[in-house]
Amino acid sequence: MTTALDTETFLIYPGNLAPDLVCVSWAGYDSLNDEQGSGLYKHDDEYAKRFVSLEFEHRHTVFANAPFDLAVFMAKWPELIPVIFKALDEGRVHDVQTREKLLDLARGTFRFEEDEDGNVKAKGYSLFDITRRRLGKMLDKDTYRLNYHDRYDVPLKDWPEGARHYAISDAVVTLEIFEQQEKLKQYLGNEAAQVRAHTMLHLMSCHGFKTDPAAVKQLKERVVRDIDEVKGDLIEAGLVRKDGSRDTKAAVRRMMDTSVRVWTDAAEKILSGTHDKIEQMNPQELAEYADEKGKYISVAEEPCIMSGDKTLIAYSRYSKLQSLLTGSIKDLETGCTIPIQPRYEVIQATGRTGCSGPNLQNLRRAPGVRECFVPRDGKVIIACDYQAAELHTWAQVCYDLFGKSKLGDAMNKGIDPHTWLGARVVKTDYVDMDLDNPLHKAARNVGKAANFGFIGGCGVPRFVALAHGWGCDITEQEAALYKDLWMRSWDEAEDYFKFIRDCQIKGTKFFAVDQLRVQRVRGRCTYTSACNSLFQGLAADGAKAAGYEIARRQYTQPDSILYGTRLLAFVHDEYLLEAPEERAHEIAMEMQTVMEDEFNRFVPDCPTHAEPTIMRRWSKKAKQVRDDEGRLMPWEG
DNA sequence: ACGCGATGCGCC
DNA sequence: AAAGGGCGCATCGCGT
Repeated sequence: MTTALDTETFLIYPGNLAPDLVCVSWAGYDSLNDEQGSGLYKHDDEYAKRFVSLEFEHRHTVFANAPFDLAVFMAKWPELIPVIFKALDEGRVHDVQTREKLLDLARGTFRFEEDEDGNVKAKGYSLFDITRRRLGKMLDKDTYRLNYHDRYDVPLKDWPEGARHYAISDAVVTLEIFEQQEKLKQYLGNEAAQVRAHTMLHLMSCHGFKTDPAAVKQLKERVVRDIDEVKGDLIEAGLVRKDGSRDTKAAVRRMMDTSVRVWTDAAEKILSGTHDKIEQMNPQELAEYADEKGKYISVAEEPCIMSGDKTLIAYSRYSKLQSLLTGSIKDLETGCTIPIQPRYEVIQATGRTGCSGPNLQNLRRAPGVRECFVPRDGKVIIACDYQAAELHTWAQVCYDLFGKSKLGDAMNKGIDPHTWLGARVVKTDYVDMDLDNPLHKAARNVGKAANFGFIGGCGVPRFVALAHGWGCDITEQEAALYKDLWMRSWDEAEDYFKFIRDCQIKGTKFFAVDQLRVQRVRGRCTYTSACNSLFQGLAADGAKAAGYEIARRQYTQPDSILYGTRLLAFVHDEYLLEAPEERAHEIAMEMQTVMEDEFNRFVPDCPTHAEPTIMRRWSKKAKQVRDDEGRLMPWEG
């Protein structure tokens, strides 16, 4: 028997994602009064804390978006933090939204649904959405929800019936949804780990990440100056309008005057059948075709540069700078007054997390962007990332499924698999590889591209494009040779792709894969998605477990050096942690140990390393710095 | 005025 | 037989 809980609070606002509690409602069972049904405790009820505490102490609780309510409880009653983490540790905190995502993942209907006419539509996972889909009823969205703070001081007996009912009804439907989901609980084995990770991520959002006004100002001035440099000419040439927006059709027309013809990705797909025909068109036919299908001519950065046309080159530069200005810089500016509080999605299709508002997981690499992010006064940032996490998880999957992995064997011997493959490319012994030799360096890059591309089921033509993006210019013939070399080098690959092929759902073109070492299924996905999910998901599982253990020590273990420190960001294979400068070395050491130990529980036959770096502002360029005694020091740039 | 799909591009 | 994936976000252009 479980209890569904829901909180009503003051409104969240920038800077506070865990606002003051107004009341907590329950449905199912109240262990304080040994009562079935549903009810409400107000924040100033002398029994409210006791009730919440008892629930976490002994029972299974159900929430819609558990991390929000847990953070509200933690803010209201810090003394309950240990018991809340205890419930998380023991897998007794449930979340109907995460459950719904796991079930949809298994069914292959994640984030999409079909309406009566068979049209595919985007699907959400709010309590409102799930209630509509599962219970066929529309939750009242905002009659009362946004007004509970007005009743903070009003005794419960004076609340209108509607206000009481609404608060309770969320808990009631949450419980109802939970019970429905229980019928498919064989697909929910991963729930507890995801709820733990989600809580860690949300606590990170609550803390927030500061930006530095001086650095933001400097970046903005530089970008504005660069934009002004090219804008005038582009307006004159008609590629940019007076309001600053781009005229992409004009850009396409200009591209047609050059010799460059790069089709957009969409065109490649749509036209794959008629591609030969397009290649053979004479200029007249081509111009007519492109005029009709103007959007199919790519004016992305690379074609613009290839065209050699000064105006198009300026156009691509303008596009990039403009998106930096209206996108990233806007976010960076708000972070100067109130720390940036992004929202993390705990699970996406592959098992990875997502991040938005802003997305700290895809910040522009342009110099000066990451550098805007700074720790609070007296603190430093410790960034700790895994070395080749996904190669290790791919190898572990092969050890588990086939009892062998040459790639894993190589890494276990301390061999760098990129260099090793590069050595075979240039027919040199591994030990003779000299990365100061440009030829050897280029060969290692090819090896790296091969290792990252082919594990996911990449084909030859796609690999050429992929490798190009990673700085390797190769022909299709070369790519075919490298793929063959890669397949022969790590000969478990043949078993791996055969295994995936065997995961095909009979009578369909879709695949279904069971994640290893956790109970999670990804159903009805494409072949390449299936190739990727196994190792990408495993890496995400390992990193999430590590993050939770860091958070657990930060919030509940006074004996740990991590206690009281805070996480700042998570970028798939990297955590950023904010720590007092005096103890940064010791904290970094424990952070590294926790990250390695937790991740390596998921890759026991191919353990990896995590590398901590201390810095005064976030930077991709930061390097490990040690003093004479080998203690980590901040990188000073 | 706003919604939405397509496109491009950033990150891992 | 062959098949990198998956995110979020800005922008454009079209449709209601």
